[in-house]
Amino acid sequence: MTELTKSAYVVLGLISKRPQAGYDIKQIMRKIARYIWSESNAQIYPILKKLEQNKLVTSQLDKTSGARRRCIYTITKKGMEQLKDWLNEPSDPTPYREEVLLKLSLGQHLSKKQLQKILENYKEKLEEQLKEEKEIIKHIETEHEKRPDKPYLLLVYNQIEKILETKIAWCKKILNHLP
Amino acid sequence: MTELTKSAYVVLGLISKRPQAGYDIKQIMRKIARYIWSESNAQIYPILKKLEQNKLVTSQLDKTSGARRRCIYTITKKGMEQLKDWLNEPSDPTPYREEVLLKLSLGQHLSKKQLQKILENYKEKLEEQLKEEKEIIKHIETEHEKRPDKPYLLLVYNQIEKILETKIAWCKKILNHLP
DNA sequence: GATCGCATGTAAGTGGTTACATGATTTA
DNA sequence: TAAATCATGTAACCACTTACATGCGATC
Repeated sequence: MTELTKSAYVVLGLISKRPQAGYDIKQIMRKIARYIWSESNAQIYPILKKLEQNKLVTSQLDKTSGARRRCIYTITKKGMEQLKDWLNEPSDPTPYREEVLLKLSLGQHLSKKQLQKILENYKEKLEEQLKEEKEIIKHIETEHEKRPDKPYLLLVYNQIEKILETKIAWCKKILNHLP
Repeated sequence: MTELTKSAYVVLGLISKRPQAGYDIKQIMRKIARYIWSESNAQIYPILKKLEQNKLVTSQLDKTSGARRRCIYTITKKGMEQLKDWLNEPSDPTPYREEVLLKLSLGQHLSKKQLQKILENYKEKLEEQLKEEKEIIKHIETEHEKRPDKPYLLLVYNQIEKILETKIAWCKKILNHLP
């Protein structure tokens, strides 16, 4: 069995939901999965070729009337099996490399005003993310009717929402009593 | 001004707290900062050389009686200024690439039992991390008396603790009603 | 006929890891 | 004296990004 990178499994996973072109995958990452996962074209297209070489997906050129050149990938039985094997492997929690915490740990070099500014900025960005996140949840709830991944996506975005709320609450609390 | 990577700023930040050898930096990352930040030797030693070339740190060989060869780095005035400039730059929240969420988003391919197993395993690892985290907090509270970074480290680890607790609570909740 | 969005792709570079090499000092 | 730990370092490789190239169809 060929070793695949996490990024390749993510691409394979998206194709497993429905046949897709590279461009569709890029769009999903840009629009919906932005804060969870993202890959550049320079990753996606070579990954698709590799998946096909390993017979985990097949490709057909889209021939629907007057369409642009589009290469649609479909998962194979072998691909589905390898995907499931990966899903069943235990996964470690991702290391948490939050830049603002690195800076805060050097807070002794900054004035209280400077720290406040850094944290206010961080908080605003989190609030912005939370807003977008809620839009995505609303989108899933209304547009994914009958799609089999709907309940799972809602669980995923629920964790993300809770974490954003936790971070925002932390910001508010410490902004009120900085050392 | 030379462009530095985030990793280089982290090394510079550690040296700013007190003069250190490469080995000390590695130890800190291994013992205390494991879940926040980590760098390999193949990164740390070249970074130290680069910082010295750019006159952001100076180095002296440790000559204390019978000691091993140890190269101690001390931050310069220029280094301190550049570090502070970096601290004051706004930082974006880190993209959140949690592998378990990728897998859960493909939950339609798994049985309820399989999903349970994945989530139980994830929860156990989080609980283990939380335990270690609390040890570190206790360590900071007792061993960092009078150190100027103490209050800031406590704020940092407080966020990490809250986030771990949020994730664990999320696990418990969804384990009770998986689709 | 210009320009926007769809669609696929690659060259060059960066940031990072794994795994190993080296050698000294301390401890069992 | 063997093993563990301290301490520094590098070669080879991998994953990923930035920035660009290309060309077609739809829209203005």
